[in-house]
Amino acid sequence: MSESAPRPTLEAVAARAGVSRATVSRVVNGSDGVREPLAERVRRAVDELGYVPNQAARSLVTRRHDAVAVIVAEPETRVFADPFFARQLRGISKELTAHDNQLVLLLTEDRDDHARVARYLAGGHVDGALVFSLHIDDPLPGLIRRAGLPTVFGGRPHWSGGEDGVRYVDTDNRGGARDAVRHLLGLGRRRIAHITGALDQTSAVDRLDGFRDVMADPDPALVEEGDFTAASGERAMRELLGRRPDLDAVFAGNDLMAAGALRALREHGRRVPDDVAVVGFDDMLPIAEQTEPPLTTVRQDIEEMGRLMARLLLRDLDRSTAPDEREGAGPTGVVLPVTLVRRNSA
Amino acid sequence: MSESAPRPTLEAVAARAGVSRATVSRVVNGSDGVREPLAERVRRAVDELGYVPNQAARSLVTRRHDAVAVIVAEPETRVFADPFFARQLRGISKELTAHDNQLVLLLTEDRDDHARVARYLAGGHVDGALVFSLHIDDPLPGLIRRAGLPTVFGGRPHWSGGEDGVRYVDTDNRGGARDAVRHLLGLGRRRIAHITGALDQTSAVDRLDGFRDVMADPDPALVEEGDFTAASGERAMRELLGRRPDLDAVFAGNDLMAAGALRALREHGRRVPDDVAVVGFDDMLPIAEQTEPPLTTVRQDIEEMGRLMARLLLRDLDRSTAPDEREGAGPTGVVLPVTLVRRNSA
DNA sequence: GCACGCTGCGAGAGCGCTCTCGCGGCCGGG
DNA sequence: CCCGGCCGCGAGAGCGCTCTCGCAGCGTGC
Repeated sequence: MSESAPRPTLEAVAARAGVSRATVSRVVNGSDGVREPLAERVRRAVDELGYVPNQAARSLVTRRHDAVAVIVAEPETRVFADPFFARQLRGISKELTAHDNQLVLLLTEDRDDHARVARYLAGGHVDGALVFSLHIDDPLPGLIRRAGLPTVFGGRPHWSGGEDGVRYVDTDNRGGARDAVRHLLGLGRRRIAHITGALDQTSAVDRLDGFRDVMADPDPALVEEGDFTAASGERAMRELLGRRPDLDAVFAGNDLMAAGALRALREHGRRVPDDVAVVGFDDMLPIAEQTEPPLTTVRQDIEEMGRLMARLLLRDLDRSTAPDEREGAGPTGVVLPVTLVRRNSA
Repeated sequence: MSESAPRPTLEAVAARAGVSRATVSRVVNGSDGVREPLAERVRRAVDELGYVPNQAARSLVTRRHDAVAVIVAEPETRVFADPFFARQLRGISKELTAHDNQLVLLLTEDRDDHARVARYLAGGHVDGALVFSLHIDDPLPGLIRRAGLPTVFGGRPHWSGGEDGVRYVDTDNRGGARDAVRHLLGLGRRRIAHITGALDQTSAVDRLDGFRDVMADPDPALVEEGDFTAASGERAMRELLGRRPDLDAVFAGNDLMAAGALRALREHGRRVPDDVAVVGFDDMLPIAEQTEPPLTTVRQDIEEMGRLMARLLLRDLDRSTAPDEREGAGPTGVVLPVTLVRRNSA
């Protein structure tokens, strides 16, 4: 291992190019005010020496870090059981690197971690935060807001009603649910059941609302709460079949629960989609394709969601540097469209 | 949004406690040489002011960042299609935060990204790197080694044969494959086929080797190459059934391919496990549980793998700070055990 | 031809921290 | 009782960068 040569400093580059530190800095940071022959000499010196700016030194004076934290509240085993997390991260990563920002990942597990995260954010290591926190009683959002960092949430937070301009990106859960149910109606189904997700998450609530929008006053016996897991879907389906053996369709709050429902239906000798049509939500691959039959489901562009979150945040960060165009501008919540994907289950 | 009060500096704390900066620094960093009454006064001042050290300033002088990069070579859609990635990250994250290190995530997509990553690592933002790069022609590992940063690889790299002491953590792919095949033999199966993963990845090669260890000179017609996707598993299974309709078992290189194989078997009217027993690899949830029938498979503790990678790296980082116990010590490659999980497919 | 402005560059301070060095006070030994 | 050693603390330099300021040097207008 080559004894790491001491990295060249601005000073060194300046000496080599025969100019002052200030001039090198100007060239490196692309600000104008350096005439061409000189600028070229500096550029040559830079890559002859393999100069790379020391970010720590730079941050020290600019108070910028070109880094944002991605905070995932992890009791959400949901986040970890499915591939969404990775896709979302990829979208975020793409957008961030396109703007030369780094991604610092913070996974929180329990209360201790919250203190740690709060400390970290207060420590001023990052310029902003992207936060995934789905449960209603999560203290994290509060902590983060207190840190005063620009923040964008993934998924509509519970208190988003207020006029306090909290930024978030969400998928059109309600609209997607409506599409799903309308599709079932279009197939001639009339006794349509719904298996909800965990109702302490806005996505589950919104999907239920969408279901109600279309079904207008549905039989309560046709709605059963699950928690987004396959096991809960199976259980809920059995429940529903017990209460309303005549049901002819079911809209599950996500694909995992739809897969569970499929098993319960099979167990009860119902054919899908002939006897009972099934629609899921998420288009979670490879699950949605691997079920028997493959799931008709509502697809959301999860990567785009990540990208958008990052974009929103970066815009805020820019603004806080730029003149004094503070606050106000721009949407506080963005809702992404969904599309119904038809396979064989409905 | 409260106009962020200028964060208190060491200086401020020193003033409040009526001591010098140096003393505060000593207390904050837990070095001894400060007597009790004074130390206590400093501690009080610290949390009265809510002082948090400025990491940039600290890094500037210590040349430490308490941050490590996690680099994921992403043409690996495999990494993104399955939940491993998240689990691994979680393991890494746990270990890192336990040692007060941050996790900087770098996802690379194409050649451009490589340059970016190389620049980033050279820029000295992180103290070390954890690298996931599975394909044989990936230029990333070379770039990273050139940056001279302590590095640990996830999965055995291709060139690990050399004595150059490259550190890695891998699962016991070969041993796991042997277990799987022996299990099938134990069930009385004799015409056992194998669907391999993409053979430019060491995990696939090692699993194939394990298969061969037990089968000693298997009929080449009983081995078919896949690429770790469900579609490839399905295709390979059809191929195998065409060549050897009498086969009575199949060991798939991962669960996704096993799921594909299951579909092909069903399509050909074979009952599982009665006619053909199937074993997968990974215990990838929820897939492995959701197939029909649920998969018997080889489980690896993926989170532990992440944790171990981080631990290995941190050890190296410590050493490079500590006296001059350089190089040499400690294992270069660690292989984690696997366990066979019996469900209904074999 | 002189004053004035503007533009290109250098000098220097300072960001918040760590760490070496040196000094004063206290103790023990002669 | 005096001196040497050690321990606890403060002074100050310096990490590598950015950015303000001021000073030349040039061009322009009267």
